[in-house]
Amino acid sequence: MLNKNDYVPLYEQLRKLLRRQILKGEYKNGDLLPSENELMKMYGITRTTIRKAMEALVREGLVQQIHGRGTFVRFQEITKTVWNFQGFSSLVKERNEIPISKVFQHEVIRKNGEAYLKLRRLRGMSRDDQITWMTLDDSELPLRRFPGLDQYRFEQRSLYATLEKDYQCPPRFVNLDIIPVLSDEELMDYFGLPSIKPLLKAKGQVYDEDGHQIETVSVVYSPVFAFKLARSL
Amino acid sequence: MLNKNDYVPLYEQLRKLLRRQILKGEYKNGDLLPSENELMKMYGITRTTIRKAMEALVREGLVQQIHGRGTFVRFQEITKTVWNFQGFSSLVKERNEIPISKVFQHEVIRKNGEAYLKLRRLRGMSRDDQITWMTLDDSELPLRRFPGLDQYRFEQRSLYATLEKDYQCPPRFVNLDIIPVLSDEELMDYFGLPSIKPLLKAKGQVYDEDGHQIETVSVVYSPVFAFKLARSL
DNA sequence: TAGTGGTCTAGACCACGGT
DNA sequence: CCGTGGTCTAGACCACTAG
Repeated sequence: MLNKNDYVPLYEQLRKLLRRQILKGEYKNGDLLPSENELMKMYGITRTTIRKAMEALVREGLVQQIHGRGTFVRFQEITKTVWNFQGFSSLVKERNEIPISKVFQHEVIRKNGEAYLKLRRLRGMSRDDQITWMTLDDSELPLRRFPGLDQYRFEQRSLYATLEKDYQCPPRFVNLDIIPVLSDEELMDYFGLPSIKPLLKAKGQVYDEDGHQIETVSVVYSPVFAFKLARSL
Repeated sequence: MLNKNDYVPLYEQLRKLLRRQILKGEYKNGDLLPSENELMKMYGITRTTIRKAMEALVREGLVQQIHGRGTFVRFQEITKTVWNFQGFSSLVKERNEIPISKVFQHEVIRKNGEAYLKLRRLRGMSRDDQITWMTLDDSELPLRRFPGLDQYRFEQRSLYATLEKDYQCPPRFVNLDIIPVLSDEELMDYFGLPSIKPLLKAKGQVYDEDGHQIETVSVVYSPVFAFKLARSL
């Protein structure tokens, strides 16, 4: 249940609890959540606290409140994008292709006294002995959060699968800036571009389900990728 | 001051009031706002109400609260998300700027036996007698769905507000491709670019809440816009 | 120590939706 | 009508910052 003496605020505990239940499917899409009055009794806390938790869930888009009716699960899905959370590897595998990575940089760097694993990888797929490179990405991951992560070899291994399986820390949120850039010589070479072309770059942070930052990324996409954005309000 | 009998909630009145004061320069960047206790006395309302207003200002990025020190103005310039469903006009108005449109094309075209209103508009905002152009957009709207829409003059009038108010048809979903493009002479001229730059273009369809297509759009964004993508799984 | 924001309680009244 | 969420009050205690 909720722990009133935890250093984590009650509204935050409740928010996480409800979110877990929704994501686990205990409350399904369209379901009615317990009313605020019921939650008061269930957890022995006041409505103000409950409403603070609800407010966050509404902002996350997990839940919808309707005046006079109640609070409903509303698992609205945004985006069928290039960005997916199983990571690049499974995206490629889904298409029955073989993912390939070339690691250009793999080192431990320091920033503000913190150690990070810095990766620079060219990523693509192999088909009929043809290799198509699709993205160039830079990642930084805090080693304090992922001790020993720098010992893995990411030529063969999926970064996100490692985070999920070996660290129980699956990526859950992103916060990205989408920026148009011009291809430089390096990129033209990698992506096989005949001339300077405008490309898309995504830059930002990746978070786990508790909202803690687990990665900063910067990805340049080859033109073979279509960037789709579907969104519902 | 604040009107307790207004149908607009007190926290909303306070939020707008503080925002106006900040944007008008009564509180400058870095200034300390009155403490929550002082605001209680100033406006005769409780802290809960004040904190609700503050929370919104923090989310807008206008203000920063520091535990034990106070609430500071933190006016970070430039943009938020590009695509919002209130449309361009209200996006600009929210920032207390005046939206401006220049209509290059306004005609009825036929496609597959259907009549569409075709608009090509340069859009921007005016501040201190300076006009900043921000997007160039092409729209096509089916006249069968919106009879008489071609009679409006969209220099003064917001397209989305018209669809919502006069046709009860607010936009609800989008399906967009995000494409990087190079600025041509026309765009460099409009956006005041000194040289060829990569720009973002969004292209796709807009739907109403029943899933019926109401618009096809193609928007090129000036570099003053940041394109943000936040996503949760 | 005094003042700030952060959390929480225990009420109240209201507007809205369905019966 | 009752139950829902929306707003608001009047307190309380705490953790943090600064003089």
